[in-house]
Amino acid sequence: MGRTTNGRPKKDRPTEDEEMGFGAWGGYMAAKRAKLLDQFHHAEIEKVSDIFKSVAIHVNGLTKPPADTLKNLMAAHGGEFHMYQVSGTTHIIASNLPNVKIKHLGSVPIVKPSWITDSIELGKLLDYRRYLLYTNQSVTQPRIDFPVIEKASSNKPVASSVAETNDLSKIVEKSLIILEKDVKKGVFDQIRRGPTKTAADPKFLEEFYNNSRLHLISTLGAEFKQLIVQMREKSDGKFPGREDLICLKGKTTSNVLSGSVIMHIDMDCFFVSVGLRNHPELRGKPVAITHARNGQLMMNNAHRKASREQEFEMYKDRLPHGVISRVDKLDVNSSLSEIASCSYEARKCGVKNGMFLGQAIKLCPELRTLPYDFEGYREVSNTLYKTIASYTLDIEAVSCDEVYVDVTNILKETGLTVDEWATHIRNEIMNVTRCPCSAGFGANRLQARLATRKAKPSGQYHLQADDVEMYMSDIPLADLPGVGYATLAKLGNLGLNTCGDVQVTSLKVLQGMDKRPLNFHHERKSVSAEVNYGIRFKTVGECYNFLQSLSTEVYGRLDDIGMRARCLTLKLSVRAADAPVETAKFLGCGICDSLTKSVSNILVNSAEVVFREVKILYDKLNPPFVDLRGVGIQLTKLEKNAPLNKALTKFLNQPTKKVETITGVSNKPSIEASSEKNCTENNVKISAKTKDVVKSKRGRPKGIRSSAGRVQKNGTNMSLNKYFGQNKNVPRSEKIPSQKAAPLNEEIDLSVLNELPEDLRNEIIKEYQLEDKIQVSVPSTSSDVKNTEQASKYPENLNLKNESETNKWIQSSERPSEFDVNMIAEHFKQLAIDREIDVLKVIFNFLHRTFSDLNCHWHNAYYSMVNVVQQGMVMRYGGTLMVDRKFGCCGM
DNA sequence: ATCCTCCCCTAC
DNA sequence: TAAGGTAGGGGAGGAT
Repeated sequence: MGRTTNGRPKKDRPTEDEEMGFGAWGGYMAAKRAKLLDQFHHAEIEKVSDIFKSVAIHVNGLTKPPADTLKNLMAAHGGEFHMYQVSGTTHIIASNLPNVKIKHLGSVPIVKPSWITDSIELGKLLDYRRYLLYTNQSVTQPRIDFPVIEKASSNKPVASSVAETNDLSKIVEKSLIILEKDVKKGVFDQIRRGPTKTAADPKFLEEFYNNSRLHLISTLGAEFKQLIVQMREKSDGKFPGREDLICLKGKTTSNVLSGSVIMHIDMDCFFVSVGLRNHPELRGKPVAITHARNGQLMMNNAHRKASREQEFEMYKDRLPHGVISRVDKLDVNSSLSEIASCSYEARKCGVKNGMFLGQAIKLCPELRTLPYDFEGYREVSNTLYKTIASYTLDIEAVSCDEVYVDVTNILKETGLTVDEWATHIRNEIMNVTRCPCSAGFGANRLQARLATRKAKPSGQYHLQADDVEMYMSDIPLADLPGVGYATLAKLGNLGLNTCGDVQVTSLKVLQGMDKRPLNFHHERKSVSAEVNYGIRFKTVGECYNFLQSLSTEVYGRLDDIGMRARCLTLKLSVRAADAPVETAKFLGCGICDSLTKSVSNILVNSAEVVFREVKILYDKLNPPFVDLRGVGIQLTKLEKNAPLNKALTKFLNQPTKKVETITGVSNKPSIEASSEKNCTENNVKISAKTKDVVKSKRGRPKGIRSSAGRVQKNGTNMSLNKYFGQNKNVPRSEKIPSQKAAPLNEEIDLSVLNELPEDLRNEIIKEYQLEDKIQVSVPSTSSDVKNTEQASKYPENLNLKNESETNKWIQSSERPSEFDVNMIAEHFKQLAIDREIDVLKVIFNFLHRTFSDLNCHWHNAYYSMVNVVQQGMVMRYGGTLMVDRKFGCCGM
């Protein structure tokens, strides 16, 4: 990926300000075609023209000629080839695109490949509109759909592509027909839609994420953390790189290591290094990666100027004391495009990552800018991780360009010294990525990290145990992880600047005694999506639409990692009262106040739930939507999704009963639960407020269902866990025995159903189509002697009730006695102790479905039974099962 | 004491 | 013009 097959850099970006002197190639054109054919089979693709100077294509799906050929053609004729569709992509090339794909492509024109070949044939750029691949572009709700890397197709001789169409009159004729059709359908309108998008535009999220460096950094980091976990899971314990190294070096006497050696690898000014791969002429020069090309703009609008100045002033006021403002050296015409990464030459002038381009240009007038290369960052990161993983999987992924590696075993096995190893791995990384990196070594991650600081750029350093204290004392506090600008300002105000200054006070951290081992197993604790750019709503409708898109986005991410959430937080950024309406930065968020509101004890297991809760929270916060500048949704209290099981899923996804969440129950079934009355039992307020007449699907008595059992607390629900005081100090993730439950894709043991009364069992089996799941174990209850006396020997007899006995209880028109309630409750409790979690859900659902009807004589008894079953679950799992308002029950 | 909610801060 | 995301740690302060 990222290179042509002949090893040449994948791009020659002929953008306006790069002055590559393409004009010199201008006159070659068609005469070079014969030569061109050969080029694809040889080492170098020579540029023969710049027909496609301002064109950047992305090939979607199979084309004729194939993507690979088109890529080479673009390289040869001065165009760009994008593996992904990005904002800079000017045309999508496709031969045959089903409608379902079209809707994801946005307003970029979709053009046939013959446009490329014909243009080359004729030696000039033809009007692409004649080559539009026409389709009815349906207007559908957008979703984030990151393009997938296309697999490079086989190397096909280019002859076929050039020969594809060469009859000019035919081309023109055909094109005119297409053109006419396109005009009729108003396709041009779509193509020409303005490039600027605010969050009111349904395509906004996709475009924003495709161009956001911070989003990329974040998602890449998370991806690599997950990748390490996966690789460790399926590892065969073999490391080809390490083995090669042993062969290479030969068995030497293993060096004696005292304790472990941690390596920290950090790519040098990552984005710049990736960019420089295709711009060797800029090596050694001050370079920065930004969206903007120019540091100074022409700001003609007086009002806008005034707004800018006002915001700059406010910005300075809001910073903590002692912090130098980022807008300090800016004038009203300065670009506020942020520098994602800058070269060491630029840093010498004082340019820093995150600085606005306007300010950077003032510090360093010769600063050259390069555009982002998001595919390149992915590619290099992948290669970096792949390279290290060939030696060890004791890797803690920090981010796309930074890793900690426990190299103790590598050094032991290979007998290499730290320095030899460092040289080897750095050379290899340089060779495969063409990007330099630095490596630091130490006894723990802090030491390794601080050693890297000395190693940079493009070097290596081993911080020896004896030198640690000396070394640390000179380290500026700013270099310590966790010390940012706010902390630094506070420390600075106290006159503390280096570790030496504070070594007396906080010996442990500052002497580098970081005892934490590397964390190879990363477990997510939250999932969020946040946008603080481009948020401008003119109507509430636009706002709600965006909240919905964001809900879908964030739920998609949750679903992707196979989790669900119990807590949701909505974060809104609202224009500060005295901040100008027009932000200094184009579509930026300006100076904002932040509002947060969260809800707990919900089950987030669909995008609809997210949006529903988001709406509720939004309405509670009720901000003026025109002043909204940022929106974020965060999901926390994550749990693993229950293992997929078709039968069980179906069972649990039963049609919604209008029963509100039951998250708390009384210890005693003494509530005379009228549907309107609120009762207090054991200091827990139990409300029965929602009522809804439900027609029982199973032919059970129709009745009013209530929300009795919900524990009210400040308007939110309190969980059973809290009520019962369980779950103390035990991480939630440790309590979920999801692996112990039914294994993935295997049928669950539903034999518990056999223990239910026959009529109910049959109904459940029928309703949930469990016929083929249940026949396995039929209990021999039929021959059981009905023995009421034995049954009455509670609690000795906790064994299965025989059917007719259970039937009698349920069908009895009389109020069940406390004795009976206790009996059946203990019965289920024992099941709870004996069974796996997914079976418990079935039990719970059964109880709920059967007994929660208000006019069921067992209604009150139900709560008692649920309570006892809960106790069983606590005994078995240390947690309880929640009953959700949508599903019967939903896990621990 | 310990939890929860609403922040703030930091890292990449 | 410009693409100011995201995960995790932790603290203040109120509720229990």
